[in-house]
Amino acid sequence: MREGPHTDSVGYYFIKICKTRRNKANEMLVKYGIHAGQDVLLYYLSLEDGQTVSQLVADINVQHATISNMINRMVANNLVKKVKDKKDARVSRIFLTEKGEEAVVKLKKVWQILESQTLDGLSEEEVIVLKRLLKKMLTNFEK
Amino acid sequence: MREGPHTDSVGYYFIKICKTRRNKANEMLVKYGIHAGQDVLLYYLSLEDGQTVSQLVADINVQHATISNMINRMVANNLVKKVKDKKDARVSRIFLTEKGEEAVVKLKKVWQILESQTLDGLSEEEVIVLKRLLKKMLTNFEK
DNA sequence: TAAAATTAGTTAGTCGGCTAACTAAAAAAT
DNA sequence: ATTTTTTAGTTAGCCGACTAACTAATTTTA
Repeated sequence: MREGPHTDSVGYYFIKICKTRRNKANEMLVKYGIHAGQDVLLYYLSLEDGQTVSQLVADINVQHATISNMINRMVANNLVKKVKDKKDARVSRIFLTEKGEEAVVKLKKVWQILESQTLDGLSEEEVIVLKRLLKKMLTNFEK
Repeated sequence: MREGPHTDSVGYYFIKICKTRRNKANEMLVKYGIHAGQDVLLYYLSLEDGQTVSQLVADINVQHATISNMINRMVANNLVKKVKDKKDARVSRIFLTEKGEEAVVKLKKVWQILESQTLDGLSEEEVIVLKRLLKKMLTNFEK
């Protein structure tokens, strides 16, 4: 990596850490037939099964189109199934399959591994400070 | 956004902040005919013009294929030009066009805006601490 | 010097993410 | 009750990023 004026910006660190984290996550998740990004969807289904596409969009904060395509791929990979709602013909409800439920167990472990790897060598106080600052940054962006 | 056990993990904050930041960057950059991701390439060319694809790969830390395709799109958009190296026929060298140079000026401003927006409300000490922790996290991942 | 190994880039195919334009169904308004 | 508006999802097309398989050129090495 070339050094430069920007390599000490917070934005730079964030992009770098996120990309590295994502690649590491992907590496571990692919073994279980999941791709990075799908893990979050599976996780939210594990909190409440049978959510609609719109609910998942609200959970995950991506576009309808993204979720729609992702679900189709996950249906093809037998991670979830899609069932038409009987009361409202516009609505589809997404359910975890058995394979999907197994994947949830795996991905939680992957998340734990990543989290502890990320925070390795940081004291409890530092983690608290870090989270406070991250929360602050997030609210900065959202307003 | 649904609350859940993971919504206080550092990984969660990172993903969220990165995505939001990227979307904001994109929003601003698109006006100048650049897409998020291309900014970094342009920036590195501004540090040293005429770099090879491999050098850019090392700078930016993505795959050859990613850069190769990105460059083709940027050539089509007249942001850079690609010139065969005369000494080594395998090598292509990438140069900023005039439009590319103008884009560099713009993207630096965008980066500044994002950085100050990100760090709004954080004290100088907090920024120092934050950077230290981020640096630590990055080295954690790289080992 | 000729064969083998390395290096530089490209192409094909996949996935997550986005916007924009669209269909279909339900709800609201007239 | 019919028209209008809103809501739910999908499709097409774009971009960044990845892997894997490939071509072509340069080095190494035998």
